[in-house]
Amino acid sequence: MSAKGSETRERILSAAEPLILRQGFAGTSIDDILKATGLTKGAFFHHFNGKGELARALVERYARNDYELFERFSAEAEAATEDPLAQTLHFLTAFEDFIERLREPVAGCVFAAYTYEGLQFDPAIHAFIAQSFRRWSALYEKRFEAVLASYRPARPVTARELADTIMAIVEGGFILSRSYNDPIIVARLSRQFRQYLELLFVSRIGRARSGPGRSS
Amino acid sequence: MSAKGSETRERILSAAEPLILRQGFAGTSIDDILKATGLTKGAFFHHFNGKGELARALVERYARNDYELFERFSAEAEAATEDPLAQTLHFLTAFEDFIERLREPVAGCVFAAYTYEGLQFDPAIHAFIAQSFRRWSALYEKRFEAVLASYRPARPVTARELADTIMAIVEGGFILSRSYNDPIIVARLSRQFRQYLELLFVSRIGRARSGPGRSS
DNA sequence: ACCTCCAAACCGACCGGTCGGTATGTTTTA
DNA sequence: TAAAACATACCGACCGGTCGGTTTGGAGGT
Repeated sequence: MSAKGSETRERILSAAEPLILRQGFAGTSIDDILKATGLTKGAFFHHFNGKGELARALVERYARNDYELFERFSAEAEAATEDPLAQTLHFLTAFEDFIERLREPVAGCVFAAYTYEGLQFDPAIHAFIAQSFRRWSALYEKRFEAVLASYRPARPVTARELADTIMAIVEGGFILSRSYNDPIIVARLSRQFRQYLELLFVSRIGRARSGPGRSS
Repeated sequence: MSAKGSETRERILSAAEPLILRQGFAGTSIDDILKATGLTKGAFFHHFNGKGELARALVERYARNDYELFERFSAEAEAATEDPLAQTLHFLTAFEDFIERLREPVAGCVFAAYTYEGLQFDPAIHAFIAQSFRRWSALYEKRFEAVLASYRPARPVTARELADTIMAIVEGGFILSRSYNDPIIVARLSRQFRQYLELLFVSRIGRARSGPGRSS
């Protein structure tokens, strides 16, 4: 595939994502996507075997981009402090800043869109999404495990539960954001989760080094 | 409309809801729904002007049922205790029990499904959904306002923020539930929110009467 | 530097099937 | 017996996908 070829492929994908996020996958025809790119059927079926492969490519692209974003916030947090709790709080504020800076009218998660359209996709795609969710969740979980190793929670809680909670808050936040047409509600919800963490982890275990910096 | 007529209408609706929750609205054809009921086109278009009206009827039905459920849990909570915080915690545990007792393989929220299919619906439907979300949220909000009137939160928080948070947790929980095929994850997430409330509201304002009963 | 040539990239007309919707007829119920 | 309730055949539009053809771009030969 030449440079121009893969550029066209990317053009199709980046035109398809917002359309599907707004109209659903079944509600978005191939012609809709092509109209948005100025291309035609020939180009589409040269780069994709069919609509199903487009679905697969889209979800993989989304997973890749999201993972990179996660790693960026993670690196930023690790550069800022050594304390695992402070790192996690820093991570969340970085995420909140990102959401607030987004000027897109409505955000959304491709995984969630697919999850609610269900059966019409290849089971392999659903497996990939579930795996992506778990992988994403595992990144959070790792953070919370580090926190739990240094702090005694005020209530019994597992790293897994905390990871699932922030994931649900973000996914549910997108739904509310879309329905309310409120672009920054996800950031406000993340702030609630941060408060939960702050209330949960107030006492350190063993020899203290440096507590977490108070976040705004 | 006769008794049999409205029964048929209801049969169509209750057959359509799970299908749409599994395949999406655009991904579910009228024939799919009719095949599930044993009826034919004639019956469908006798009771609905078109697919759009089915969408409207479905979302209204869902809103009605959800509201009733909410009121049921609410009455149960108010019968159990007078303390606003204890009532709210009781409400949440009742909701958790409900989720855990559900034996449906996949749960889901019609509002969320519509929200991710977006543009293909009448704007009036989206307005109705947003209004339903807000009305639902207002019920939570009223509870939290009562709590805030009796308890001083450990961190600054508004009733609105708490209402949005539990709504997001439930909506996001459904997405995770579907993707993971885990029917009770929503209950576990609700429990996290309960813990947040317990940590947030530890000190009463003014003369104490009776603290909230510790929930399991 | 220029031509050759071929594969990748892309076009656009077309096909079969499906979907939402209609028209008309038949049965059931009050 | 009339209206409500439902069945059935059918239509036009659209959608995913195919196919033969044209353009483009770059590697290789001279």
